[in-house]
Amino acid sequence: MSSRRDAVHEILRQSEGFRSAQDVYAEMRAEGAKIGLTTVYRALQALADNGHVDVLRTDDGESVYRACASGDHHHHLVCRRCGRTVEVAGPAVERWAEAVGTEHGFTEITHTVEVFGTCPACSAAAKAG
Amino acid sequence: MSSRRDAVHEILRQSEGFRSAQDVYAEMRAEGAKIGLTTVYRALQALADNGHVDVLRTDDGESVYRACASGDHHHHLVCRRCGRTVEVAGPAVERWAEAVGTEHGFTEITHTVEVFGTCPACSAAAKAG
DNA sequence: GTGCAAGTGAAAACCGTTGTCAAAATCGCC
DNA sequence: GGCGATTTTGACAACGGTTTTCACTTGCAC
Ligand SMILES: [Mn+2]
Ligand SMILES: [Mn+2]
Ligand SMILES: [Zn+2]
Ligand SMILES: [Zn+2]
Repeated sequence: MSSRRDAVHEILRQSEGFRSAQDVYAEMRAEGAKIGLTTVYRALQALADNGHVDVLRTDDGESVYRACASGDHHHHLVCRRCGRTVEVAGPAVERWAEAVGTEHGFTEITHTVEVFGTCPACSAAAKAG
Repeated sequence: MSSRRDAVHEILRQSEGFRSAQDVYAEMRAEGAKIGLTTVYRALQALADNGHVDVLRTDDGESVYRACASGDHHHHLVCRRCGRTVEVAGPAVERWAEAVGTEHGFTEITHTVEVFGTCPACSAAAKAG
């Protein structure tokens, strides 16, 4: 793995939630790193392909990336206010997806699952404000 | 609701799976309808906003729309080859999403779930071809 | 008919992303 | 170290789905 790919990965590791490619690029440039936007895109894609980070699409079509604590298959519980993300495992939903697929004769079944809500901190802030 | 918006809705009702805006536009033009691409986009957005159709994003960033047979909350099992879609209910996954959210103190919990696979027809075609 | 709000659509702009390609860095081997 | 082959890089251009613009049309109340 090249040093720039590592640098991109590191940015993601130090981040709280999901980050966009342009976002990561801006931070790296601000820190003085000499890197191009194209390379950031390539690095993020490679990391996603290898399963080192996962990616999801925002409603406005932007891809956002996050370095996952666990390398295993998991899903995300995301605060719709502040973006805080909790990684969650879901044996029940895994089984359900597989079952519903095979039930209809589908093969090579995959799934996407995201859970959204308002996190405790944002609930408290809303109540206080 | 304007007649063009109705026409767009009707196309979706007569369709099997998800359709893209451009796809719907092409069909309507082929049928001789006098409508612009902009209007198709606007109609689909309005229908989605009002909950009359639901929308999801393909991996390549295209928004696709579908008029749902049931107005109730449900999910989709989509063939990644031909786009054929089956509506599925998932009590198990509903409960799981709610549980995993409250477990972490989140409120107003929603979720998105999509299951992908290769449908029987496409499996057969692949084996034959 | 007159006035006004809502709807329409061709074309341009938008914007995240991907392709291009020549320069630069790195590697493998001697 | 030398040095050609391979990989990586990044400025820039292109891409493509979507949105905005804006002049025009349509529907509707009076
Ligand atoms: Mn994760
Ligand atoms: Mn549906
Ligand atoms: Zn929050
Ligand atoms: Zn199929």
